[in-house]
Amino acid sequence: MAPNRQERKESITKMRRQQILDAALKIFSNKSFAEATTTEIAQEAGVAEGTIYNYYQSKRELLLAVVKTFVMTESFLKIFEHVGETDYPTFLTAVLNNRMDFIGDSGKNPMLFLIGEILRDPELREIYDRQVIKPVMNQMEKYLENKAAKGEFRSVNTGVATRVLGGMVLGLLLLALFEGESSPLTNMPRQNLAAEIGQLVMKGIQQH
Amino acid sequence: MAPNRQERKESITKMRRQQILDAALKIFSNKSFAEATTTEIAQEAGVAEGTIYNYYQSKRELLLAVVKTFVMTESFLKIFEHVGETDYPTFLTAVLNNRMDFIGDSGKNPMLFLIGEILRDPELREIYDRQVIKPVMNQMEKYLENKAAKGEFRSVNTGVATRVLGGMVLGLLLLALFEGESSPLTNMPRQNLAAEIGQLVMKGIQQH
Amino acid sequence: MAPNRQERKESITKMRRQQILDAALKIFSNKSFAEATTTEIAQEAGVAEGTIYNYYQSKRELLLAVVKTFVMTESFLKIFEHVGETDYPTFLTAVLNNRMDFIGDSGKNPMLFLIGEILRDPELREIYDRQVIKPVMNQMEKYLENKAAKGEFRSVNTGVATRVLGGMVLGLLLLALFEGESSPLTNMPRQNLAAEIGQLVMKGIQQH
Amino acid sequence: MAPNRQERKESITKMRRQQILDAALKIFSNKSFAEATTTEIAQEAGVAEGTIYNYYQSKRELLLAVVKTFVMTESFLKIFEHVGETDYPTFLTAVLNNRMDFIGDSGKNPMLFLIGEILRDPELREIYDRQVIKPVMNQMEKYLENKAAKGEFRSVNTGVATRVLGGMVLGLLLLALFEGESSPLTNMPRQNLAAEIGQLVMKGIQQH
DNA sequence: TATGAATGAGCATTCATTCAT
DNA sequence: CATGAATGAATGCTCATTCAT
Repeated sequence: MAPNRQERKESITKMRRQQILDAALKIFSNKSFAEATTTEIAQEAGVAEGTIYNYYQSKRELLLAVVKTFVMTESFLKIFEHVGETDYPTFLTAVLNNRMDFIGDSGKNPMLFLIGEILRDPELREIYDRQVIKPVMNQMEKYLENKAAKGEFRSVNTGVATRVLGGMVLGLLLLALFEGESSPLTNMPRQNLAAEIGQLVMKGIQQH
Repeated sequence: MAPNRQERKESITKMRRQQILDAALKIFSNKSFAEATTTEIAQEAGVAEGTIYNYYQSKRELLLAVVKTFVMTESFLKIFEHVGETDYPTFLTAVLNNRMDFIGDSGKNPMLFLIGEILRDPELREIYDRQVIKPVMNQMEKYLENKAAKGEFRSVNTGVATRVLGGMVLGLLLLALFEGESSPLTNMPRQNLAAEIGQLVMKGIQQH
Repeated sequence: MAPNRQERKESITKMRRQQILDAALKIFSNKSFAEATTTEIAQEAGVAEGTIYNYYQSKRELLLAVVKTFVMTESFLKIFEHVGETDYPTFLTAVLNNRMDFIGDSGKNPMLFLIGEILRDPELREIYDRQVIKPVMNQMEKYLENKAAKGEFRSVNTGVATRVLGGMVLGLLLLALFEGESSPLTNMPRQNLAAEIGQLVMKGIQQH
Repeated sequence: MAPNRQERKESITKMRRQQILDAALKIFSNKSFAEATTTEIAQEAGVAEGTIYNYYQSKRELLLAVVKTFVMTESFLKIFEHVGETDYPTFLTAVLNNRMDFIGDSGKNPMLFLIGEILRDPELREIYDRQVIKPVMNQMEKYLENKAAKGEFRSVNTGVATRVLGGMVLGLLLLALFEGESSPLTNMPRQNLAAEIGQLVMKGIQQH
C-alpha cells in the first residue's frame, strides 16, 4: 500500500534527522567538539543552521546522539555473531582487518578521535562504556569461556584476559595511527601481521 | 661564583617560561585545546594574560611546546634505564604501576586527554611520535632483543612484539579509564593483576 | 433559521480570530512584546504557528489588535453606565474594587504590563489614548459636571479634576503593584481604604 | 599631589563604567530590555561590544546596574531636602515642575519606560521599591506628619494619604504622556495647573 | 619585560516569517 | 484554510590577540 501523507512526513523527518546526524559524525570526527561549529554541520548536512535545532536541542545533544548511534559499526558486531565457532586465528584476523581498515580513513573511525572528549566527559563516558566497551567485553568473555570449556584455551581469569586482548587491539590501532606509515603495523602484509600477533597471543613470549 | 645580572635575568626568564608551560600542561590536561582558555592558563601560572605572548607566539605554539616538553614523565623513562637487567615480571609490574597509578588522577596523565588532538593534528602527531612513541618503542625493542639473545624470550618479530606489548599497556590504561570503578582492572589487587597479565604475556592463552 | 455553510464558516473564522487574540492577550500580559514568542501564542491558542499569519499580518499587528480590543474590561465600563446616579463614595469604592482586584492577578490586568510598550510606541499610544484614556476621561468629566450641576461638587476645572482623580486611581494601582504586600494599600481592609481615600478626595487635606 | 599610575588607571576604569552605564540608560529608555541590543549600547558608549563584558557580567546585570544607579534624580531628592519649611503649594509646584519637565524628554525620564519590566521582574521590582518608592514615600510621610503637627493639615492616615498624593503625581505624569499634546495637563500654563491641583488637594472636591 | 583593558571576529542559539503540502 | 518544517538574520556572549602604559 502506498504510504499516506502522515507516513511520508514521518519518513522525511527521519531522513532529515539522519542527514544531520551523519553530518555531525563527520564533523565531530575531524574536529574536537569545541572546534566543530554548527554552521559547518549545517552546511555538511545541506540544511539551514536553524534546522538543526528543530531536531536536536543543542550542539551537545547532537554529540550525545552521535555517540549513542554510531558507537558500534555493524560489521564489528558481526564478528561476534558466531562466537565460538571460529577458531582464534580467524577471529583475530577478522578483528584486525575490521579495525585496521579504518586506519587512514577517519570517516570510518570517528569515535577514536573523540577519545579525549569521552574520557573527559562523565556522561559521554557512561554512554560509551555502556554501548561499546561493555558489550564488546561481554562478547569476548563469552568467547574465552567457550574456548576454555572446549579445552582449547587455558583456564585464566577471563575478566583480565578479555581486557588484555581487547586493550591490545585498541592499543595496536592507536599505535598504528600514531606512527603512521613508518610503523611495522602498517607496512607489513596484513596476513603476516595477524599470524605474528596470533602466535604471541597463543603461545606467549616466553621461551619454553 | 654568584650569578651576574645577565645570568639572573636569564634564569628568571627560564623560570617564567616553565611556569607558563606547567600551567598550560595542567589546563590542557583537563580541557580540550579549544576549551582551554589563555585566561585560565595565565591565572594558573600567576602571570598576566599578555605575558604568555612574550614567551609563546600563540596558544597553539604553547600547545606544541607542552607536547614537546612533557611527553615523557621521568619516572617512566627510568623504568628503561637498566633495561635488560630486570626480569620481565618486575619490568611489567613497574610499567603497570607507573602507568596505572595515573588512573583517576588526570593531572598525572595529561597526554592521554590530548589523544584526540594529537591524532587529528599532523604536526602534533609527528612531534608525539618522535618524542614519545619512537623512543619507547626503541627501548622496548632493545629489551626484547636482549631477552631473546639471553634465551629468555622466544625469537619473534620484535617490531610487532613491541607494539603488541606497548599497545597492550596503552589499551589497558584506556579501558581502565573507560570502565572506571566497575572494571576488573581497577578493583583487583595490583599484585594479582600484574601476575595475571604477566602469565598471559609469557605463556600465551593457548592450552599446551 | 439554521445558519448556512457560508455563515458557519464565517463564524468559525471569527472564533479562531478570537482564540488567537485571547491567547495573545494572555502572553503579552506576562512578557514584553519582544519576549513573547509566536510559538507560545500559537500553543496557548491551540493552533499551528502558521495559522496566526492567516489572521494577522505580523506579530506587531497582533499586538495592535490586542490593544484595540482588550483595552477596556466590560466590568469597568459598567461602572460608568449609570453615571450621575451613584453617589461619590459608592462610585469610588466600585472603581477601587474593580481595579484593585486586579492586583496580584496580572492576567486580569494585562495592559498595565504593556505600559512601557505603549508609552514608547506612538502608534500604540494613539490607539490606547483613543480607546481607553479618552473614553474614561470623557465619562469622568460628565460625571463631575453632573455632580457640579447638582451642587454636590464644587465647580472646578473638570479637565484637570478628571485627570487628578483618574491619575490618582492609576497611580494607586501602580504603587500597590510596586510595593506589593508591604503597602498600606494592600494590607488594609478595602472598605477602610475606600473611606480614607474618599475623605481625602472629598474634603482635601487642608485643616479648615 | 598628582595622581599616580594606579589612581589614574582606576579613574579611567570608573569613567568607562559610567560611559557604558550612561549608554545603557539611554538605550533602555527607548527600547524594552529585550529589544535593546548590546551592539547598540556599545556603539552609544563608543566602545567595542566585548568591552561591555569587562565591566558587566551580562546584559541583565547592566540593566540592574542602570536601575540601581539612575532611579532617583538628584533634583527630585532636593525637593524634599527642606521638608516642612515649604508651604504646600510651593512644594506641589516644585514636584510638578520637576516631574512634568520630563515629559517629552524620555532621556530624562527613563525609568518610566521600564515600568513594564519593573512590574514583571521581581528582582527589579524589589530594587525599584527599595531605591525609589520607599524613600519617596518616607519623605512624603514625614512631610505630612510635620504639617499635621503644625496644624496646617488635617490629621489623616498618613500611609494612605502619602500614596494618594504620590500616586496622583505618578498618575498625572502617565496621563500626560498617554494623552500627549491634547491633554489639559500639557496645554495649560504650568502655574494655573499647579494652582488647580493644589486647590483640589487642599480643599477636596466636595461642596462645603 | 609585565600588564590587563580593549578589541572584534566568531559562535551557539532563537524566532518571526514563509510556503509546500 | 491549517499545518509545521525550514529558513537565516539577528543576538548575547566568549576569547585569542594586541598594544599603550
